[in-house]
Amino acid sequence: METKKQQLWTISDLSDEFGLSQRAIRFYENKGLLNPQRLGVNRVYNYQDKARLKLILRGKRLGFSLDDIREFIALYDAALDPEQQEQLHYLLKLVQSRLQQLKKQQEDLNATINELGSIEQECLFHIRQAGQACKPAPEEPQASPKPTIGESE
Amino acid sequence: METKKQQLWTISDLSDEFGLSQRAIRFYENKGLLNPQRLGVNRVYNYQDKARLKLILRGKRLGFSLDDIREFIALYDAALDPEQQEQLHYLLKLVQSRLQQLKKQQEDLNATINELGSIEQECLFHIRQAGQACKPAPEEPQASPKPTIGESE
DNA sequence: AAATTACTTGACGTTAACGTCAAGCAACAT
DNA sequence: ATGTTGCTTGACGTTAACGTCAAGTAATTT
Repeated sequence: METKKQQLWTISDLSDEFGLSQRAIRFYENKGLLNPQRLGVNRVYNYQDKARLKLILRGKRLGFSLDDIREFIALYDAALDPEQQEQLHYLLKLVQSRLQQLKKQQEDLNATINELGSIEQECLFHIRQAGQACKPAPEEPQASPKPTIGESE
Repeated sequence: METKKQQLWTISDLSDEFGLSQRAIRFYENKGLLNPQRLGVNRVYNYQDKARLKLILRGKRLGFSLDDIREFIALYDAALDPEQQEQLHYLLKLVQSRLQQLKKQQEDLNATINELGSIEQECLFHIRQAGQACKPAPEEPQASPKPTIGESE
């Protein structure tokens, strides 16, 4: 278990690897989401910094604001910090509140995936039908999907 | 099956019901996401308009931009429109592309939920431990969750 | 008649999340 | 010595998604 991961990266390394601008990375920093070491004046990122950046990008893909993401990071940090465990109940409340929000998001996401999946199936069905228009007798009578989309409660 | 749903709503009805400003609703309209009837100069919303508004809000909860949401709505409409079925392959590409994005989002979401769930369990564990500090011998030796959070690839 | 209420259309302000220069320093190559 | 490259810190510009007046109309209420 001696995986110390001492490797270091420059800002353009991360910029290249994650496909975002250096400006964005610096912006995250003075928003309080990152805090890399300095070598002289230059920023130097270690493994944890990189993990944080991944967290940030994941948060963005989920549609969270940078402020939200900062709270997430704070939660992760607080859970590892024995000092913070005084406000354990407060931390628990925050975590559970976020969890509830995420589960709502999961519902929304599943609904959307199902609906788009239906549309996809409908497309595939009609495309098959059109391609088969020359042959008179279709062998496998494929059931037409019912167009009942977007009317759910 | 005579559920025609002829009911109509005013802008403040929807504003109240969904908890957003009238300004926002009008904004969605001139962004092309809504198109209610007019009674004189006043907007009148029917059941489909309401369903669309729900779609919009769900899209926002998922972190999509209004432009994204407009594309979603267009997909839903195109799937019901026999005219549009000329560009069936194009529609299919769009749908599948969105589906792929949504499934990535699902992964991200599941990962986040799992991690926050771990933090929640850790909180609960330490809270139980603190509350039990008076009793010397704990009956059920609850295994401590390992603090391995936020280091995943 | 006058006031209140509910709606309308602009027009301008605001915040988040960056993009886009501009100017400067440090190291290295020519 | 003089580019060139890679980094830095400002400062200002931009877009999305509204908020916030302002001014006007149309239908009720007093």
